[in-house]
Amino acid sequence: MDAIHPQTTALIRKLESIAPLALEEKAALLRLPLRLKTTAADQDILREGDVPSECCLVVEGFACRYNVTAQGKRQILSFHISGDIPDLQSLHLKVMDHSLGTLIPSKLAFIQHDDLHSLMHSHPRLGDLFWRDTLIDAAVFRQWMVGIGRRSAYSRIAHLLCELLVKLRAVELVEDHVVNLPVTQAELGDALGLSTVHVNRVLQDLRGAGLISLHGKTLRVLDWDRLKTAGEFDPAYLHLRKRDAL
Amino acid sequence: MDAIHPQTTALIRKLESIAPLALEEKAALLRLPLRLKTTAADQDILREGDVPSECCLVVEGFACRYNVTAQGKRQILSFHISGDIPDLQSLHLKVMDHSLGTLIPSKLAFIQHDDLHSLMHSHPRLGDLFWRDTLIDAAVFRQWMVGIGRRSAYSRIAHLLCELLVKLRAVELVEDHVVNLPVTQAELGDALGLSTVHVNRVLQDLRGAGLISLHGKTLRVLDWDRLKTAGEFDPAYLHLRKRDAL
DNA sequence: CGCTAAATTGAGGTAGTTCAACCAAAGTGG
DNA sequence: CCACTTTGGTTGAACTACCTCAATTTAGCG
Repeated sequence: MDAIHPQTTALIRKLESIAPLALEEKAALLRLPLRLKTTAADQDILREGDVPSECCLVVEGFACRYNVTAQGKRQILSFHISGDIPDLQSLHLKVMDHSLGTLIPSKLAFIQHDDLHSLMHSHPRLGDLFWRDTLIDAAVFRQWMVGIGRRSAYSRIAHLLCELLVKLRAVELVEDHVVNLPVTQAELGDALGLSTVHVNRVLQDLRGAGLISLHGKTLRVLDWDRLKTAGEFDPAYLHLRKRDAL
Repeated sequence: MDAIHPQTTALIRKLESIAPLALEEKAALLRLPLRLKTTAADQDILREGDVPSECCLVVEGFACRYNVTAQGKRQILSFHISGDIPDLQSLHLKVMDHSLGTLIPSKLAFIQHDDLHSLMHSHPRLGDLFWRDTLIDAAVFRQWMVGIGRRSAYSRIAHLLCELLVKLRAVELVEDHVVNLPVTQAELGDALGLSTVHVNRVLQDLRGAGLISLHGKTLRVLDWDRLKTAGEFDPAYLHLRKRDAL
């Protein structure tokens, strides 16, 4: 296989967590021209109102999409890890209706819209797969809405931790039930519609109940079953290829 | 034009609110085989876990997608009006991760997945347009997340009313600033993550402030500018073709 | 007219917020 | 390698936006 851009393997790994890829499709992905970039933490990649002409692949690191209210309150809309293309929607929605930024130092790879369009033209199944990816994105939004709108803080946090664990596991960044969780409590709060203070207290509850342990950035899930129950977590909405037997 | 299924005009009108359609594309849409159905209010069309083989076009009426928590709390995820295909995502996500139901008596038209796939195959631009539609869907989810997570009840309700007005206007179901709003306060609450009682009180506030009047199902926007301000409403996220000069 | 669903009101409670302080860990520059 | 600074985590206390429950009124409809 003529791998010109090995960074694309992150993308391939992620897409394969969603659907199988043919050899020729992988080869075509690897031939995608990339513009590489290394960024610090807390850097904006795109801002609301921007009109991008390329998409951003997260090769390594942690990114999030977010919106800021007129009163300066931030809502994080999604987290993104290795293999994700958080702004894939910009292929068909010209103007960004939200911002995209890094949470930790990250490696990014930018792909021209034109190159993606011609890739999908020559490989329609990849086009469907990208569409499917944006649909899964939307499914996660829906699940977050349920959490923010109708679940207690305790349940919400448990749910998010479950989701992160499963997503990281799907791209093999997890060994056993231990994750590197590079997200501050303030960021968790912004994602869940909670204050930092309350996130802190609920995390203590989760620890007190023996569901997790949290030292520095290391999250260890001590009781996966009870954490799933607490968060009412059912991974079906992630539409992964192999239902993870966690 | 060989209009076999005039119900499709609702779909065409809606798609044209998003992007222009070629004559041949409209003709192809009109040739789509439809299975028509008339339903009462509060009927489930699809339930979580279902594996549909057709999509549901709302010809007339009002539908919503929703999820129910283990504790029996409902979160409404989206409202759908004439021309919408609320379960378009089922083309690529086999298992429903939420339910779909009517809010009032409605006319529905079901389209086989196969027919949609071959339509998109022969008219790739329509495929892109459907994709775009699901992306706008996701943009609305994002906006709702911001509201539920970070805005006050007052602001949230104002925002939702703005959104409904603009969406109805885009498919020409609104004259001036008066809408038929066939949604109960309980349903508004389920959409916004609020209790019925609180929705009621905030609606009174909005009336007291002279922003709206609400008699029965008739919503009249008395002060569009102040309602927009109250809801921090910017229609950009709806990605409509013509930015409505409301 | 009677029935039912929806809207409205009151009162009391609580899950979450805000503010402000303090502590701990992790860099960073000298 | 240590003092210094910064960032993130933790705690307490006061507050409030919103919830729950339960009753009452109003509106729609056969």
